Amino acid sequence: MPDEEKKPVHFIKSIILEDIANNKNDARVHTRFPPEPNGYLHIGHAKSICLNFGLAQEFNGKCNLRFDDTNPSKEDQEYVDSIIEDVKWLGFDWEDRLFFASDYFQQFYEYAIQLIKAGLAYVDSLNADEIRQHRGTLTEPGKESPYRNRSVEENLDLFERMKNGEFEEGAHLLRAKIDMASPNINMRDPAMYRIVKASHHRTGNKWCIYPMYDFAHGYEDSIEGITHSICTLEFEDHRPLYDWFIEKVGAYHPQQIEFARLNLTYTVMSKRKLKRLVEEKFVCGWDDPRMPTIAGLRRRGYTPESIRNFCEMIGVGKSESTIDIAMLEHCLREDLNKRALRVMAVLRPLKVTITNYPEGQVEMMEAVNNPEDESAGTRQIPFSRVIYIEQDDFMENPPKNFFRLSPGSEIRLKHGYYITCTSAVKDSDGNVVELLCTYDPETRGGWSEDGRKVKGTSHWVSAQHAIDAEVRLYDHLFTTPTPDVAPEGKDFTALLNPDSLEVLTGCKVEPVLADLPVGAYLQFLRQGYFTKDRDSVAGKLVFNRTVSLKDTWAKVQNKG
RNA sequence: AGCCGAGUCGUCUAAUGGUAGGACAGUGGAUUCUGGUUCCAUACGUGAGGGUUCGACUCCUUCCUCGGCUGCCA
Repeated sequence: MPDEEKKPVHFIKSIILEDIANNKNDARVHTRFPPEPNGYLHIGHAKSICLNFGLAQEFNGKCNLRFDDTNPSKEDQEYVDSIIEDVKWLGFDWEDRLFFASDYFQQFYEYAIQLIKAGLAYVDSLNADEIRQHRGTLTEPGKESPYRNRSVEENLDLFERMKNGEFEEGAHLLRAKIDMASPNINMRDPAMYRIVKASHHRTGNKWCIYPMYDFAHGYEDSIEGITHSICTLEFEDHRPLYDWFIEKVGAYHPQQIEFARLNLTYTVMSKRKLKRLVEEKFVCGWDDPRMPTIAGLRRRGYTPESIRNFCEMIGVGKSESTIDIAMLEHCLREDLNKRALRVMAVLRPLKVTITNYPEGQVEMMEAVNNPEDESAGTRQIPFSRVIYIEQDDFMENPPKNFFRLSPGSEIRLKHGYYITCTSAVKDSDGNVVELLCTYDPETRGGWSEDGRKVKGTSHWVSAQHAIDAEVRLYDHLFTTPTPDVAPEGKDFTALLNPDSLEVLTGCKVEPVLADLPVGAYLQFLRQGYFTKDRDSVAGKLVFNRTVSLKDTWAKVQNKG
């Protein structure tokens, strides 16, 4: 495919290319996406998903979906279900390779026995506090546990009894016997198994001991025949351990490769923080359209293609970076521009009466569904004597570069007629509540034979045909591009944008919107991309603003 | 402080000893029945010093800055 050639060669791809050239692993490429089911997936995970599944696709390999479910106290089936839905929605397929680390618990147990027998693991009976004190610090070596040299027999016996549930949580711990003086703290006799008496979402109460990430993860990869185990930078310090556990049991050895996780401006990406936003009701749930979760982006109206393109565009590297969210929004608009149905919706209605238009007359006007896609066809829109236009589209005393309606000026109603404002009707407070206009019958369809130019074009909705709707305008969740750096003594929630959601009611939309499905990709002409929210009911439609259109007029005004 | 890692336009990312390029954001303009799209133009960068070389983003060296690591989380 010529498309393929344009894809950038990042450092992970170079490694794979070289491995293939050397016929390493028989030139196989097998990756995996290994989420822990303890939260919803976010756009950062999307980067990893696109990387892992994308690499497999590109090199004719495979990619597994594997749940790293080694900690029953934090994990839940709800998360498993949401993760499966999200990866699928993003457009990736793991075929029959849906795996769970918990399926390998027996194998892990046997590896642990093997390490004990080889004198490479021991049961420690220090408590958590004592272990911390023995660990040393970043600059000082640790001290060996007094239990470090228990006999193999004693270790075997104790470990067996740990497994059988004879001890309370925290009473004992199986540790690897490596080096308490290692400059890499991860190598100072790391924990392999801890006692946890919680019910696991898949294995129930079968196990009382659960393996730690460092001990289990390499084996998970090894068992599945993974060739390239791709993870984020913070595991770099753990790679010696990853290698150690695999080598000491003589198992097949995948290669761990670390890359920089995604950070985005104006949002947070840590699961812990996202969870807090949900649990403390700063947002309406994991799929709140302001959340950077896949579920939130989906509900917001993002397309999977736009997210995939974004992940391709940002590249893969090893340096910590924060991507401007404008780049994500660019990918979004680029995709939506090609596919969104153009419709007219008046968010802040201003009544317009066309005084010379016959009372009671209704004309059907033809509207293009998508100027970027001829195959999208056209539809009919009702036009009548009383319509609504946007309040912003009228100014009584306009500045010189205002192209829209003002007393005496003429504009085009998109797909309608040219109209000229003759007067503005005001209420007792002086607010403009209605416009009186005349139309030119010779401009039907929004075009004049005489070549006369009008600068402005407004969208509109026929008053008697309009449907009421609620429109939710979303903005960045945080007021600062870097909400991860909270001001002194303050929590990141202090940085939340109080205007991240503005709810507009009494909006007037085209009749066609009643029949469209939830999730439809729309452009409200001249305003932005929107999608129908699942909160819509027959009498009240609800739309989410996915992203606004670029607005050079707003820019001009702001410079004002 | 110890270990590991990373420093290229405002933000991402290419160039691996031979013209520092692309994207987003910015600016100016053209086109347009969306102040959208599209098109054209334009400004902006190799953390610092020293060394090797005809030639250094690239190699060597000293320094500086930033990030990660002291869970029985992943």
